[in-house]
Amino acid sequence: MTAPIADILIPLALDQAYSYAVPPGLPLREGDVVQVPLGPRETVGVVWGLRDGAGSNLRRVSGRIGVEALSPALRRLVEWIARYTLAPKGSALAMALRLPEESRTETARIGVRATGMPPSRMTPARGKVVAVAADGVVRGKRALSLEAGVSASVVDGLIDDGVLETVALAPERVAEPPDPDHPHDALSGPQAEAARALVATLTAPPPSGGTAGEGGVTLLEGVTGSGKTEVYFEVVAEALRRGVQSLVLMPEIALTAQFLDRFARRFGVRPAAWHSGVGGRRRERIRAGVASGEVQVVVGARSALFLPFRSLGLIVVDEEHEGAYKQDDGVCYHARDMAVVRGKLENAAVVLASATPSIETRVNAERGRYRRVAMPERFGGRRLPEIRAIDMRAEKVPRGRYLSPSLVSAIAETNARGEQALLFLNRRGYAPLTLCRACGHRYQCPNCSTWLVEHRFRRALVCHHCGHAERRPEACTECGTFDNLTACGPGVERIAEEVAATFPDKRVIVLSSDFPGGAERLRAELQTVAEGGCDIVVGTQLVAKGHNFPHLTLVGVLDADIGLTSGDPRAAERTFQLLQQVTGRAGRGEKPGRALVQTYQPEHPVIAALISGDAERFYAEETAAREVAGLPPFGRLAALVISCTDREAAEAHGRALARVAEPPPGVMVLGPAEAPLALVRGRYRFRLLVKTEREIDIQSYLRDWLARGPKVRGNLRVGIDVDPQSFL
DNA sequence: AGCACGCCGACT
DNA sequence: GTCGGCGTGCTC
Repeated sequence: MTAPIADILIPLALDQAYSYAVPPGLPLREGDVVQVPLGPRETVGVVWGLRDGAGSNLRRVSGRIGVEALSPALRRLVEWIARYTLAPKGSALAMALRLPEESRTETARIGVRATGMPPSRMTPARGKVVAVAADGVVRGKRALSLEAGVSASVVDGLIDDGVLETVALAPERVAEPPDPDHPHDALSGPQAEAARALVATLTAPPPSGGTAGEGGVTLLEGVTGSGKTEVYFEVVAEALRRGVQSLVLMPEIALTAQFLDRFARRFGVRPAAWHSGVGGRRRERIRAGVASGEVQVVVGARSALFLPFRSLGLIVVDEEHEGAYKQDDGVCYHARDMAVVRGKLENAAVVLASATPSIETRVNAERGRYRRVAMPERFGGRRLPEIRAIDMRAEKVPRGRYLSPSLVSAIAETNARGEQALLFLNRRGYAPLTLCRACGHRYQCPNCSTWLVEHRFRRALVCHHCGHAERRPEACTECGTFDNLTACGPGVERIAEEVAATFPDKRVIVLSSDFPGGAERLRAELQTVAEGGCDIVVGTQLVAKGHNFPHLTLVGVLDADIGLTSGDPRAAERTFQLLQQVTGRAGRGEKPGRALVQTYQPEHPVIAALISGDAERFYAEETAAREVAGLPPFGRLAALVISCTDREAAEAHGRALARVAEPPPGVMVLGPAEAPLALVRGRYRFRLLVKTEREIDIQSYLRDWLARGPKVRGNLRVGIDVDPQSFL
């Protein structure tokens, strides 16, 4: 006698589905969310497979849970991600299953309505309620009492009296349906043209008949200020008309009230927003709404990628190049790439939008894997800022100072016109390195392979990797010499000090992610800058993205050379993108802007390309330079992320992998020979670069390597981060 | 993720 | 002599 057996995948760090017996009378289908016994407790799991077999000694599935089944496409996405990231399948599943902890049972909301009966006794408070309710409209109890200006007990009294009757209310809508034809500003010619090209890729057929597009991925490359957002809103509008769902992915920090309002101006209502701040009940509502199809547009951070869409027709990845799309703990994945994969699995069109597309995406476009739609001009006839280099070799800057005379006079001119200047330096704190003048001792993090950064305001030395902080000592901890430590190099705090000394009567604001007072104060401060409430901003890369500063007309880059010499093969690309973004902040308001870039190597390809504005040339040169350096062209670089709770085991593994004895044919470990260690969330972690000559399956190689490798203590975990290449 | 099992420091 | 620290391993 054979009985049905269900293979259940459980959202834990397990790579295999467990087998359970299906009790008679419980109809199960693949994808169903069920409860199963696991050890001493009950857990949720998902039916991953069903088969017949003799399951006499198996434990039984306890029952189904009132959550929509996972669609085949979503299940395939889970499988795909687990394989691609080397994560256990269960961990990948966990991302798609984030069930709300509490209140799965929705309490029905209750509304009240006038019955037409007069109250047995009239009071002033009752009079107000009756007057409001006279129109016969159903209102929530609380809404009615608020509107009438009385307490809720008056309403309760009237219900008891029979003046009002209660009615069950439909559950509150998570998001009102967006109106694709809500009145809005007309698109410019170039915008309309770009929108048409993107709409043509939608796979859902137009309601009026006609041909559907073939989907796939399109890069929407538009310079800062070209109006990309309105363009992809238009595609979302068309998806709405065609009755398919849209997902707009954004980096978490860009997902602001400002953006949601902008959406509301286009569509009449705010979209359903999905990010880490959306909790409990609302989260579950959105999930359910997405699964039922009631929620048609979700704007969300990377985890929105795992929502159980019913009919997903469009995925937009805004700011495609953003590093925030990388998830770095647990399952390591790049949301942009997984969006491409999900788009393929769902047969949905994917739009990658950016002013500064990543190299991977550019190369994919050049090789014809992605389509490309370009918007090279700013919207409304505005000009891109003029960018000039300041050759620091020719400037006279005193020791310990960092502002060149040219930059200082530009700031003064800008402020004199009542406009703002932004000084950009991508270094938090006061000084990136502290050393003892007597013995030369350099202060280093005890956990990570990094220097400790001085934070003068906090009087501390801080590791920017793991957060380790110690008091800045008075005497050298090595040789004991008193008061002889010296701060080497600038951070934003130090620049602010210099700015305050140079412009004593100007209002200066320092903006960095460690802003004292936390995210709330930071937000307020960004608002102050946007409203023109300060003259000079000193900021880290935080100011390069998101917020719009209309009064800003001068951007000064203090040290454009930072990052050009790091060992990371992607350093040049990253620097170029960052500088392009930050200089692009200038002149986005009424007045034209300019940018001055302090550098010691104005002829460096990154700087030269920035000044000339010739991004195409830069990417061509960068591709060539990588080849000269023996690096693979794009798409064949991977970073291995190895982490371990045990420090010694982590170091041993790092060393072993760094000079891996026998990599398979076609694979090379690029080093470094000593993998730099960092402490992240209690785990020691290092990253190693690997290249392949051919498109070999790095993932299976690593699985093998780990299986053959030594057993280690301390819960070793591996992740991988590969340039997107062959998954289309 | 839980939860048990197991092997070393301070307590009624 | 035990209580309990959390490191390690297992859950169909």
